[in-house]
Amino acid sequence: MQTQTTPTAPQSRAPSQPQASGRSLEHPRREAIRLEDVLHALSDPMRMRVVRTLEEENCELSCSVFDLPVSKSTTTHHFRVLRECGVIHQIYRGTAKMSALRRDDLDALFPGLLDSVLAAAALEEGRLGGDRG
Amino acid sequence: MQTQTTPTAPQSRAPSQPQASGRSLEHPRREAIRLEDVLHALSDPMRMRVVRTLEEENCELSCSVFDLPVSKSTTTHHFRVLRECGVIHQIYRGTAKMSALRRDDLDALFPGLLDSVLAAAALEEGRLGGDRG
DNA sequence: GAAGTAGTACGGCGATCGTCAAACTACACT
DNA sequence: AGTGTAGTTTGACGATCGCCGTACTACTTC
Repeated sequence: MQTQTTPTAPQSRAPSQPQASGRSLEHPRREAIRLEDVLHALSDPMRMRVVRTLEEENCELSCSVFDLPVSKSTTTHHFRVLRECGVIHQIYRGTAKMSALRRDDLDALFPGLLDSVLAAAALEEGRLGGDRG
Repeated sequence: MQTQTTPTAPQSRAPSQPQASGRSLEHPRREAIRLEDVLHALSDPMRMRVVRTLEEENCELSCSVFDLPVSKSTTTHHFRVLRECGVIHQIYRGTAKMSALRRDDLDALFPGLLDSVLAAAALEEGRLGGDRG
């Protein structure tokens, strides 16, 4: 139940889109992504929720739009896990840190995996009542 | 923690093929299987190994044929995790405990998930085994 | 520069995880 | 009966996990 304010208005901030700057974020190379780490990352409800939202929106999202029912530091932790295991890509844009699914890498490495996991999550949500939070 | 102290021998044992008898094992019903638990179970290398072997052999296997590089009690633990999260079905046959993948249940609940996970594991093994300079 | 916003780092806490060894139970076969 | 095989249970251990609050840094805007 994230407050869908749709902060991504491409045309409004098109001329001066903040670029990656300052801090650098470590990402595993595609070849370094390990299946067991991905599965572990996805086995947490919070992180699954993040990944599903990322998939649905299909664009870069800042951490703050997720509004997870945990503290800021815990949110940071979950995003870090997702990034370090190769599930998401993160980049600083001004004061925001944008996250995006590493679909290409994941699909190349593990064909069909992400799709079936996301489909399974959606199916299960439907089965179990479809409402959480 | 049930204190099962009833070694009931209901009827005569079949002399040739040992059947399920004595101890009973708890399995989650199909509807009770949770995606996050399955992903968590699969995120452990030992358990993934078990599941992959079960898939390859495609038949009931006793725990002892796996020969995992861990102790007996740890092996028991891993099989228990796999059973309790609904990934495998186990049954006692004489002195052996046979395990089998719950393919039907998993495929019904999470279509394509197991296939893509197993394919991903195989792919990754190929990657890491062949390009490990 | 100061204030505000977005996210990080640093501990700390309790729970869970993977692991083990030792003692035990259940079954099969002499 | 006794011995052997197969797996369980218990209790422990260190590591990791998910979570928190506090203090901090980086960037934007005033």
